[in-house]
Amino acid sequence: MGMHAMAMRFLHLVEASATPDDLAAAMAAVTEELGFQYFALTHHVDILAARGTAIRLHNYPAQWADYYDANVLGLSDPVHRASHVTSKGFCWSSMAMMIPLTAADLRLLRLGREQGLGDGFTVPANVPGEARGSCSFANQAGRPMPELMLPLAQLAGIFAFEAARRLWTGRGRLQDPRPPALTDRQRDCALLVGRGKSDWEAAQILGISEETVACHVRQACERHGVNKRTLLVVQTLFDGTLTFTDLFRR
Amino acid sequence: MGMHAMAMRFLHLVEASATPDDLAAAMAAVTEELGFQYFALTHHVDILAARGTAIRLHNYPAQWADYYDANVLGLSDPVHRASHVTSKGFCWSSMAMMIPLTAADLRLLRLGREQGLGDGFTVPANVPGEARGSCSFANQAGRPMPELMLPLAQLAGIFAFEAARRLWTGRGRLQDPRPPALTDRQRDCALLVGRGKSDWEAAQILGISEETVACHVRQACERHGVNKRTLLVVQTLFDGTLTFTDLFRR
DNA sequence: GCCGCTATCCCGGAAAAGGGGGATATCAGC
DNA sequence: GCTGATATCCCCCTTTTCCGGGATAGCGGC
Repeated sequence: MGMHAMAMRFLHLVEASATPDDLAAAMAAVTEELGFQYFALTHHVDILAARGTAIRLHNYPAQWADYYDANVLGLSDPVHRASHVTSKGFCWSSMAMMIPLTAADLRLLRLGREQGLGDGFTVPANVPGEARGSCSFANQAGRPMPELMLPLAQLAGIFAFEAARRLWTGRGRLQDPRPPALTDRQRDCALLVGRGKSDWEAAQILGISEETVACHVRQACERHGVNKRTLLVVQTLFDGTLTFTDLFRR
Repeated sequence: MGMHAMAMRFLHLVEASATPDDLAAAMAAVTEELGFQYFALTHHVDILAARGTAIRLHNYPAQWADYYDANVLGLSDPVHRASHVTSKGFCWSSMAMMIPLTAADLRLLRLGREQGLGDGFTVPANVPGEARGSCSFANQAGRPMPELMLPLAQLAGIFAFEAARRLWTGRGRLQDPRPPALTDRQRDCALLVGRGKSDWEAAQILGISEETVACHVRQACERHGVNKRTLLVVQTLFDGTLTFTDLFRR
């Protein structure tokens, strides 16, 4: 089968998943087709503390997963750290060229190998403002890295993570309860609020009166069903009305 | 040629680029092979203000690029905002389902069409702590979207952005190295601030006095060099100290 | 033992935000 | 011509934040 056909089939497989279990089954199949044994689709958080709110699917050996969770490795795992310095998938063997590996990192990697984990390929999945995440594929120690499949693994990782985001948060769903749109002026004001300006300062910048700014901010808050400017900023950042790039310009 | 061969050729093409001009030439070739006419590989910043420190390569019509830069659209462009809410490439036609489009957004899209830009496909490229970026491919209005090439376009976009990062990294990175760490209690307070609680409410929740909360909030603000609780929330969200998942979790 | 960091609590004044109440003008759509 | 949405401006009052001061106590490192 050609690569395009495989890519589309992976996409449809993971997009058809209606539950995390579905997705896990789909990923197990995809992983096998890619020439890997293990997959891990996860947010980089303390998975025990996050309790179901964070993405977490894998078919790693249970023993390894337990050790991993018990030591909150989701936060310090060098594979995850490396995935924070690139937007492209990478082989674990090249991690050392991406981030400095500490003694603890090397111990962890050695321990993983002892428990049967060999080389792997990790696709970063970073969405601004959300927990960082990734999709990894790995093999038992000794099995060769399926080099020819890496472009497909990159695609599969992205598709899988988006499918997981859809299942976990409902975001990315392509038919929606649409978030309340703000008027241009309300967005202007929300932007300045997000930059920490007072109503008076925003008024100077926009060349209007303080009361008008306060009015726009209040109405923007109403649309988002909140009563604090801080929450307005959080909501607008979350729904994409504002971005960090907007807030930090200049 | 098979899809895998094309993907690898794209990868080698962009990785072989030694200068931005090389990369632009490589991208022009890739774009054509993908069935598109235009590409834009860019950080989402005020490109005139960023002056060479930000990635910016494209072959859009000059007239459009000038208008775009003059109006600092790199920051408010709905295509860019949409690329901040996903990690997967998307067609511009599905943007309305991803983010709320304001009147200004619709005006901008109409203007683009008038200047010959039709539908496009944008690959987000987000690396935590760096400016958000993306790689877009677009066609003249009227030309069909090359659906079969979209998986390849996704890969090409990622490869290209990483190649650009490699080229630009030598000329100054866009990140500050060390986000100020908060103490546990400061983080607790920042979290409650991000949930819109007043100091008094946070005090009730944490079982301490209002003044103590105010003190933690103030010190957390100091560490981030800000003087408003709204900015504290923005900063902690940006640097990953807090995530939306934290804020919305109950 | 001292120092720095953390966490806790307290005060007071100035500034800002939050939540009411109004008003007028424009513009698009029916 | 009316209606609704938008944008603008004004007043008042309460609550909250912001920014100076303070103080005490535990804990870990040098």
